[in-house]
Amino acid sequence: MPLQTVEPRRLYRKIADQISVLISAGEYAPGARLPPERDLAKQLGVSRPSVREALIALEVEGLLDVRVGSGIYVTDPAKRRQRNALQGDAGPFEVISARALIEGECAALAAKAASPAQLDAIREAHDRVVRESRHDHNPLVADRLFHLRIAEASCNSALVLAMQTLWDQRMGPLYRSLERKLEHPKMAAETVREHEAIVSAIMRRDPRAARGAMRRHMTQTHNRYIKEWTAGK
Amino acid sequence: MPLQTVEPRRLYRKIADQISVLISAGEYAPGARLPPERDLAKQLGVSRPSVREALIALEVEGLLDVRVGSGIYVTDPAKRRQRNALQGDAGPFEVISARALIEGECAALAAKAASPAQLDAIREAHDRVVRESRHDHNPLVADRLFHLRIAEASCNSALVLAMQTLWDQRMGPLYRSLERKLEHPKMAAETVREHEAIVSAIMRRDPRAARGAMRRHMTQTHNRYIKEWTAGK
DNA sequence: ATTGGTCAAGTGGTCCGACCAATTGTGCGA
DNA sequence: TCGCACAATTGGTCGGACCACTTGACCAAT
Repeated sequence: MPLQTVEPRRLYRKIADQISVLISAGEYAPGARLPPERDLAKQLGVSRPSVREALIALEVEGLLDVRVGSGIYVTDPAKRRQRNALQGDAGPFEVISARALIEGECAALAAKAASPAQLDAIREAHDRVVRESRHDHNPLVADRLFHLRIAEASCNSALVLAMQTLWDQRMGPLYRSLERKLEHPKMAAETVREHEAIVSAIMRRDPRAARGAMRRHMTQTHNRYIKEWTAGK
Repeated sequence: MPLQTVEPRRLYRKIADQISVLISAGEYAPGARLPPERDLAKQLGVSRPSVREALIALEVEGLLDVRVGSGIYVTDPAKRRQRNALQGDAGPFEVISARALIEGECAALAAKAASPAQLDAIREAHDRVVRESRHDHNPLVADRLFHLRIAEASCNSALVLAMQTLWDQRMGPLYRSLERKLEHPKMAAETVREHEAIVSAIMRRDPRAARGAMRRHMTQTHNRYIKEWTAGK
């Protein structure tokens, strides 16, 4: 029964999605002003109330900023993140220190309890980091995946959640400027070496060594941050 | 210049907040149907389009569920949480285990670095738990505050964030049924005793004892859960 | 030339009334 | 008793109207 008619989503949702696509496609840059409601209605072939409903939905979602008498503007992504969920004021060094604790334990638990499939997933994620760092590719996504796989292998989804929460803090103010600097090939090579120590310890089922390797990795990351931090000042 | 006129919020926002209050006040229980849009408009003295805008805002926020031709229903809190951000499937026992790790470290750091003001805050939060558990008052809020104050005293806002994230998991499916049972006076007395051990260790600046006391508290909580879990089955 | 105020165009805010479409309950008929 | 059709209810969409606020241009006084 693949013929099921498309669920008739409500009009305001379709319009909202359409506008949302235009924004993410770069048609309207952050801070830019959208056409007036009346023009949008005409362009999209719908009534103004429907456009208004869509705009309100996007406003609630934090994508748009409506200013009376002036116009409708695309919310700056930086501002948007502040609205979205828990954004503690945790600085990079606090996050690193907390990650050392949590991810260290994740690594130890992974060494103790990871299933063969999870070990494969860790190995695969590690390989991807190696591959991408060789090609000068931004390894941030792969790096996150590597740490996530280890957390998952701990078999405690609460730890996974905590780790993800901390990782998302990277979007904070100071963080981004630091991250940019750490894409140098030399830094990447160090990271890979430390990752290998972690993988090795987990593979040979040595919880203490895994915890130690992860904590060492965090300490070294901390040092790299310090280095860039002082250099940047 | 305290004369700044109140920023005139838009009508749909006011209406949405008003409806939101009615819901959280229990006027409309989860799953209940709201009055028709037309009636709401008349009751609130506004037009139907404005009511619709408010309803769409609340729908986007996940508070309402609109069914064409049928009516507007209050979203079940269980469903709502699924939509809202990170809601891992972390069960109570996983959360407890993760909290033992994180809050244990928080307690140790608090013993090491808490300021006098923070120590006072911990003491005060503890007193409140004692007071409310004596009066058969639901001590959940006070209990959270107690643990939060200790986390704050760790001087690491990343740990505070992680702890809050885990604590919010309590709203999960299994959790609630367990929580209800644990309000018995006897349970409360045990909790207070364990809390006192934690406070005592932090006050005498003994990190190892503080970590141990916190972990023991978590272990005991774990045992209480187990007891209710097996009894309930 | 600069400053200040006025005013008009543009834009979102709100409202009304109407009609359409989906749902749901009811009552009639087989 | 069962099943179907009808009608009331309810949300969905529309067009138009008027109001309030913002903005920028224009003009007058300095």
